[in-house]
Amino acid sequence: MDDLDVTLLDLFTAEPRIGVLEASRRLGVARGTVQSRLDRLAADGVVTGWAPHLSPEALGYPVTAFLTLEIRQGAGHESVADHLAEVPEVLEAHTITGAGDMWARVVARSNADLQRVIDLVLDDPAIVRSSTVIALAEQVPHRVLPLARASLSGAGGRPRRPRRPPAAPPPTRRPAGPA
Amino acid sequence: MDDLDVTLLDLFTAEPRIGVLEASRRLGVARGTVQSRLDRLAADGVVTGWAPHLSPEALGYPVTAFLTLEIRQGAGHESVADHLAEVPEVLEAHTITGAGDMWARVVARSNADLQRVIDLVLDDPAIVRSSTVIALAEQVPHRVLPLARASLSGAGGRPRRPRRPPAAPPPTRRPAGPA
DNA sequence: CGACACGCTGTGCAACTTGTCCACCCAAGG
DNA sequence: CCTTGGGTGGACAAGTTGCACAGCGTGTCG
Repeated sequence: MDDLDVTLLDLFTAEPRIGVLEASRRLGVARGTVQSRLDRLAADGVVTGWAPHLSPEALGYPVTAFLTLEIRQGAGHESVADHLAEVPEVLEAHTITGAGDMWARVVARSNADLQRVIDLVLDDPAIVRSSTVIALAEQVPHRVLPLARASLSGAGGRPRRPRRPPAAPPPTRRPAGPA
Repeated sequence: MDDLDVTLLDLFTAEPRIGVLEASRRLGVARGTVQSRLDRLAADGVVTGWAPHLSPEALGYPVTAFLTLEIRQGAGHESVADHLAEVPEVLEAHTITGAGDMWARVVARSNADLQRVIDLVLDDPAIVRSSTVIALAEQVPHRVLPLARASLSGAGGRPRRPRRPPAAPPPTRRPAGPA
């Protein structure tokens, strides 16, 4: 990760469909450079995919709510997670700190429909209790890019390749040199 | 939204880089069809973008936490939201039901570093109190696709064009036979 | 019933982009 | 000094896109 990487991510986040060639033109670098950077970002796991972003709202699910689930002592999280995964309205779920708790993001067609979704979610004997909060407005839309920028300047900007090993033992490199 | 749309989204979610032509081949439809479907999905707002997905973990922020913030009565959410937006470690923030509350997803470089992030977030006089839970494991990774499928069968699958009135008259199929 | 509009199909073309390879140059490290 | 790694600029074939065309079947409407 260096400055060029972040600029690249910036550009592709703003205009994902431009393609490698166009990106290289805009950034004033060679096409091969953009290509190799992109490959490396993917290989490093920084870019996890290029899947389309879908809007639950546009799909008819404008209501978002956060559920906190209390899991019965002794019950595995796994089974609850499996149960949650089967409910399409559950967009995301985590285990969290606390007494066997889980957290889930769900969506619904309306406030009334939310009841149906909650009932679906709670239909698991391992769930002891739950609390629901409804999301009213998305004040900060989901984003990661600022973090990428911060990861540079912020914490010293680890070079993409750990190319500065303090004590590199001379590995008798290639006793039989090429040609 | 019909079955083809969902299949299309499915395909592009699994392999985003295949392109329109390859997708049309796999689905056994004409290229123009895929193209127009994709255009419409974007126009309808179902597909909100094709930006790369970034991994906070790979960027060096493996710790995720959820903050619940209590906002001082009378203080606008807006100013708090602006404040949160300036902290790169805040990936997302919503206003939620409850007494002037907000909810934020933050990441940090480590549990120790989380303290720094929390301090950053709480550096706003409008925030009265806060509670933090740390996300331990992502039991259900973020997804929307199952919802798209559910939006079809689940609630009657609103046809893209209201083209199916109950009384379909017998269409006198092909009065003038071919050849 | 007939006319019409719409969407999907299959085809063709020119222009562009991608994937890949090359030689060359430069800076850093041993 | 040599070696290594990364960036540049150029080239190539192959693939893809954007756009246009006509035909056809179905649902809508007069």
